[in-house]
Amino acid sequence: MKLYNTLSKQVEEFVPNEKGKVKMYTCGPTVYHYAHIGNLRTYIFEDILEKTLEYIGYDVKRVMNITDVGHMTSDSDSGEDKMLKGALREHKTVYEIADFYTKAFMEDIQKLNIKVPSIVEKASDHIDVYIKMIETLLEKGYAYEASGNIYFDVTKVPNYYELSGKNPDDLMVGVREDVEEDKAKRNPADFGLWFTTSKFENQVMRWDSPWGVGYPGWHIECSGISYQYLGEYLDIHCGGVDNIFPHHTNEIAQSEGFVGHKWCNYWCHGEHLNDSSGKMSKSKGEFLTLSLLESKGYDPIIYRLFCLNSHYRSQLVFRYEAMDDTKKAYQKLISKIKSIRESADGEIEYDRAKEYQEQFRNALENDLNTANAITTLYDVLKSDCNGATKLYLIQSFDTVLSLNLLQEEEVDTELKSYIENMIEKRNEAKKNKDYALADQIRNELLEKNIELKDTREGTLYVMKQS
RNA sequence: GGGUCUAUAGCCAAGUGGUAAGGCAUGGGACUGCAACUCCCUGAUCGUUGGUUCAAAUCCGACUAGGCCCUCCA
Repeated sequence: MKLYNTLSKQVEEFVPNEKGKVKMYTCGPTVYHYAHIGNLRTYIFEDILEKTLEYIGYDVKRVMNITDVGHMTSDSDSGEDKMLKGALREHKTVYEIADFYTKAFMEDIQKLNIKVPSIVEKASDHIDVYIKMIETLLEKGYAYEASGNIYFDVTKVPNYYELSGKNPDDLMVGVREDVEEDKAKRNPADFGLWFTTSKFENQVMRWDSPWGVGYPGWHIECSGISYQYLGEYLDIHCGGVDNIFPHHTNEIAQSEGFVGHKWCNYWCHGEHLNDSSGKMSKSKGEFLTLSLLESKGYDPIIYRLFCLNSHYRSQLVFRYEAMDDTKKAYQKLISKIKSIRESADGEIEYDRAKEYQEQFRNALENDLNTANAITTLYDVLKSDCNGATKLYLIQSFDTVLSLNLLQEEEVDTELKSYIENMIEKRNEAKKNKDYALADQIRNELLEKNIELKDTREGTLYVMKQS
């Protein structure tokens, strides 16, 4: 398995710490608002990564956090908490906001056939872990207290800028003028580990700590949850590219300071989804949600296919025309598969199948080349393998692609017998050359989104997507 | 200002030195009572420009255009 590692900026051969097992951490959502489809692109990428690792035989333990506290609108010591902001906006409590958007997020990822990680944990449930880590960081001299808050001193970590590839002298200063830095900080880049209520009186979620009542910084939560469930050695850490700096940079600083050795070997980042005007982002205001796509007639799976058609490390521009193309391509694909299924025959030819499985696997093992994996799927459909072999391969590929390629339509028996009855009537009419009646029946069914297909094996029907 | 990435047919897109995958669309054909579905056929020398090489879309340089990061963001 080859993976691009942000740490080395190269495609590397993946070697886990423990043979056959992968410990994987993926940054979860901050549940202050709906996820937009760009956010979801990253989760699709992570899902493909996890399923690919499983496909090639690894035992994957994956953890994801839900950020429900401590995520500031600024990474500095000032700024508002995102959860609080969401709560104020909607006149709800932060707990209600967190619950509501956590559920919404879970619904979104289920619609996209993204496997829910085996461990999903809320940031607010692990305060004791953060406190323990911060205490250790203070003892070891990585952290210090200033004006009531606890900060991490970035100068204590020689390779602090390794992941981001930045040079501290070149960082642009004063980009955001509304941010007031805490003058008590030793270095401008130092980040907060624990904030006390001295500055944020209105913070609802707060806990007692050795440094006073307050709440944790954003970065410590991922370090804490990862440590709690995956231990001192992590194989893969994922997230969106925007997390490289400062979030993941800070995680490395904290975690390695805490455990005292190298922590995570592979850092994998998904590129952004852009729209024609540039990056899609919540702070810009208007953004696309999965529900919006659904309301416009695009099944979430079509969005998944759209993402899989390009590489996760390429920026992708969202356009409705592209979605239309994908929708058509998907319908054709499903239609082809259905006709194969109707006429599936023979025994599975395992040695023929093997050649395609290898091609599929090679594509994915090459830094998740999903576009080529999908090409393999088309190659299978076009091949001269028998139906049983094709279905076997499609089923196998779909354990990774998760495009509902073989999903049976749920048609209740009453509707089914009605349709079959109509088909029979139409065939009768056709036999009698009463084409007017035949067309009338066809149109009647079409109005109910039932499309007829005349094939050599007889007349089939498909429930059309709205 | 610093960093970084990208530039392939009408559109999306793969390609990691040996004469350009795949999908959508287009056009033609087979099938059909007509149609849909399905099947077959159909197109690009790879932003511009130098260089390295027997050989480059693939490596190096310059230029042009654009994205992203440096500030909360997937």
